[in-house]
Amino acid sequence: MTPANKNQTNKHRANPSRTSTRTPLGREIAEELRRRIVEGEFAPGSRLPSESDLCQQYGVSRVTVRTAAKALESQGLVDIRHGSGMFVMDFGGQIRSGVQELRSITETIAEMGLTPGVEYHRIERRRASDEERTRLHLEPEDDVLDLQRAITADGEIVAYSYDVLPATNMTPEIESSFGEGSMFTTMDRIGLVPVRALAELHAVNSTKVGWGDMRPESGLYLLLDQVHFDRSGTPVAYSKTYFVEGRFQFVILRTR
Amino acid sequence: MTPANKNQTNKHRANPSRTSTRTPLGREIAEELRRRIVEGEFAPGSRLPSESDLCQQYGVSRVTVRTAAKALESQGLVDIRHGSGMFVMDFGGQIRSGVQELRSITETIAEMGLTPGVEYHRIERRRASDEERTRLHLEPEDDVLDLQRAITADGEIVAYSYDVLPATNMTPEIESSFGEGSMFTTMDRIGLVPVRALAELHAVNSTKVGWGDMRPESGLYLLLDQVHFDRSGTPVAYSKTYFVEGRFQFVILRTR
DNA sequence: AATTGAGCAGTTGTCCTACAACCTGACGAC
DNA sequence: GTCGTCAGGTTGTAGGACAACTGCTCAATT
Repeated sequence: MTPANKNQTNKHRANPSRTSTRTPLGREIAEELRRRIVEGEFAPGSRLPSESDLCQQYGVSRVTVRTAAKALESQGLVDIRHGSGMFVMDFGGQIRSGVQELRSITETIAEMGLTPGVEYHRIERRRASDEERTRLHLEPEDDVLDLQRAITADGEIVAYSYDVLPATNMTPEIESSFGEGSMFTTMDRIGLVPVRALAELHAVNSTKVGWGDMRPESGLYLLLDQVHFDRSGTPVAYSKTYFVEGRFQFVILRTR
Repeated sequence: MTPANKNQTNKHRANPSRTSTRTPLGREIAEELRRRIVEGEFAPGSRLPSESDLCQQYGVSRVTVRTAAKALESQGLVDIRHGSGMFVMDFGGQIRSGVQELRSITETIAEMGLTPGVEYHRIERRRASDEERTRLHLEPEDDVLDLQRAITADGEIVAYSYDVLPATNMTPEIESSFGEGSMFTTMDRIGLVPVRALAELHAVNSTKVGWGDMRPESGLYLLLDQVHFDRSGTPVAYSKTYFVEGRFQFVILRTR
């Protein structure tokens, strides 16, 4: 975004094509700033430009810059100090995102500097089970799409994921398109956009998880059992993801 | 806080006693609003008063109310919808806080409606190990305080916690006061105030964790391995907390 | 020389007012 | 009943002002 955008109303913004709600400016700036930080433009511990500087850089008001700054602060990415400035968090390491943020696993792997990959084991339409009906708010006759994927980092399997999506309004064409690319990308296309997830964590010791010959000996997994919700609060996915213990750095940034 | 506070400068606020930095108004309002929500004044899914209403209730500007609202939103407690209002999140269940928020475990247990308790197993001053020196940024000759606690909910042990605090400036009197009350309360008193924690999660299967006869058969634990930092980024505690699998609802709220 | 304190410039926190963008419900035209 | 229009309320953004805080300089003091 260039300073030329200054004083433009939203009516004249770059991308007016979206039918649903447009992205708020504050969020846009936050994502842009996050990108700059993650890419290393500002060293850990160093000070970012002042709020008024950022206003000029992006051609927005201080209200908007502050909205973005506060968002980054609650993500634990920066520390805002009254009277002295905004500083890039410095945790010694280079952890940039934890599981408290709703990002796809492949995205997280990529930010860690590894090459993510997905191997589909099953894509199948079937009736919903009782538990799935409850969790996804479905009727007895509703169908679901049953996905089983192995998620890899640098070729090594780091997690087995069992995902269930409501398939009531899903065409066979769409179903098959899940085999290609990120699951979230395909979900995006058909209007299933998760913005929140309520997850439960468990330690699991089982030999029944996963498939193939890369299955770990130990059978020890960290289970992320979660339901994804869209903006209106409708559940759009129910996933059980088993992370192979020791192969995935499962980080949480806890803030006050 | 009454509407009478309106237009007062901070110089005249209710509690001017604090020597260090005072709590920002936005945070105060956020905590107050959170309290009202958790206590059930607003039902899940229902709308909160509008921003201008809240301005009048608390006698602050809309900027401040918005700061608070945004904070609650990033905590996943409310959903702010452009043009229609702020709504209490409704996840079907009554989950109010996840581990992405830095709260003491006992506090979390209390918010779940259970009675928390702590049984100390060991309080000991000793030399820091290599790992502890690294994690806590200590010198070779520095001492640490070694705490071992069992955390209970309604009398049942839900976690074993191994905590290590830098003890360089700790008097014997302070050391002994750890046996009483919450660990964080005592830390507060001596100026060790954690505001952030970087945690790693692991699944653990071991018979060497814990003590006493309430130790679980399975030996299956969820390990929260974390370092706490204060406002200035100094590490103030290093904890390994082993949650007995199945006895503690380990929830994460993931947001975008 | 070391310490203290006042002052100053820069930065974030809060306030005020105004308007844009958006959502909901009411109401009438069809 | 369906659709478009409109009005009113709500959140998002703008701009300007001042309060509160931090870090620094530098003179006064010890």
